[in-house]
Amino acid sequence: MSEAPPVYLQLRGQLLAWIKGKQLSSQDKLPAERELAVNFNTTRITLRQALAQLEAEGVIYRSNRRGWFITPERLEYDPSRDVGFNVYVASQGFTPRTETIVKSLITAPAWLAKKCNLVEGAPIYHFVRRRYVDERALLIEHNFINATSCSGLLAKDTDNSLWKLLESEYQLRPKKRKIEIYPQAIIADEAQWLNVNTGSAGLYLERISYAQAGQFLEFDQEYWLHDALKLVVNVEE
Amino acid sequence: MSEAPPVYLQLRGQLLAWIKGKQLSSQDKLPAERELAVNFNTTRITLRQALAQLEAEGVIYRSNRRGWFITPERLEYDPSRDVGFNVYVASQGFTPRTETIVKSLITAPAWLAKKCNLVEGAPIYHFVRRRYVDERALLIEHNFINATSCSGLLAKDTDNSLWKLLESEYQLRPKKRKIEIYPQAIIADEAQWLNVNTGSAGLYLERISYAQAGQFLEFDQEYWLHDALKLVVNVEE
DNA sequence: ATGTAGAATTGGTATATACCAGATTTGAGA
DNA sequence: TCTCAAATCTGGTATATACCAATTCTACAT
Repeated sequence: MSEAPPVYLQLRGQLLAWIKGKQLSSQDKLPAERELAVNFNTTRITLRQALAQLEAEGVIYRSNRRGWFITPERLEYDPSRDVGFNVYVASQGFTPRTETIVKSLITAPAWLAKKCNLVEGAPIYHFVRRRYVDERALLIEHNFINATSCSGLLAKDTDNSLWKLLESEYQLRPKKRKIEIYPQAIIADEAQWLNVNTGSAGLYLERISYAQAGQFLEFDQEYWLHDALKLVVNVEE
Repeated sequence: MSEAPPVYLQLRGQLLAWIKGKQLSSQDKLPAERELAVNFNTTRITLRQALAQLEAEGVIYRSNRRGWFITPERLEYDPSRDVGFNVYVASQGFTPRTETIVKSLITAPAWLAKKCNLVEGAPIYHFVRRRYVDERALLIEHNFINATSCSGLLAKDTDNSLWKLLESEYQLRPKKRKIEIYPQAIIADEAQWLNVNTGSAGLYLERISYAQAGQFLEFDQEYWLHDALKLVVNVEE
């Protein structure tokens, strides 16, 4: 004999069945919480526990104060390959979009200098970009680019691939890279920019790139929604 | 002028400061929720929101019905390299341990056959193992191994590296691998085995390995706690 | 057709209370 | 000293209620 699962988990199952039965698809909106609570004959609090469960599982997501929606398919992404965001999003049948939120010339702060083997105060281009897939904001990206190698970059159009820009305009290509990836809650500015609650689950990805001659090229930070991507890597010995 | 953040976020800050002030370190236990609520002059409900926030950020973790603890440093892990769990855990100064939970010979179910290019019903060794670092259970691992290549494997000691075993006893080495990684909530058996609540944030990692001659060697699934590891990959062109 | 102010809706936060079930501790008995 | 059962502690679940603030909708005026 098995224990009866708690109410909110039973409710989770009912909601899941209901979603499947209704054939709700990508980005569809669920009814209001109060309405759902009545329909499923439960409290709004218990309902929210069930919704949070499905959110954790990546079935639904919420957009701050706008409601609950069906999560689209994950985007596949190979962090070791040099293909621009727009290219691989399009190749999977989705529509990409990028907004540049911040664009400035800064001097390298201590933490960055240490991380990238720079002298503190070195000139750095700092970009913050928000990237969408099918009009859902999936990630915030910070780019810190060695400004000594590519002066005048600020004037260019940065809503497309920076890599392509660096290569065509400055003959710069990453040769060696160190990539770190781990789950991390999305907080502060990134949470606001992505329209999610502080503390939402996310995936953090950072990448330090060095150019042909070994000099520091770029430091890249990406804050992804937890349900947005699937990393795929092929390894051959 | 900036808005005052909600109470539970203020409380999050206080708790964080308190933790740092007390110099609590890895695996230390926090006081009981009711006690903390009194000390910080708040409700248990609000307190739990603040704790959940710190949990999402990876500062603290909970062990089912036992309480809240300080999260240890993340383990670094290169999924593309062929080093056994015990080796890289030890090399980072931690103490590894592995328990074998399930050990059986099965026939390949449809989903596995499809994923790995097998005929349905092919003989497969199935292992489920729980792996600890410093006595905290960090992941559940499923191994599905092509039994035609390594008969008699069940009788061996599987609490150490399977790779080493396959190489030394059967001359089998992975040549080509496909790895997928994405955040995924930990539910069902895996949640129980890891002593966490259903729906806890986690990282899912799977790996299909093919041997020298191109034949299917192993399918591996790993369910990690979200705060337990940091993937590090070096890429050189 | 467009813009805007106000109303209504809806998700987010906060407090109070109670009981359940697993984990830990305690203490009696062997 | 050891074992095991009972008591206690503690986190997990469930319900009720209220108000706030952002978003969305509506209706009116331009």
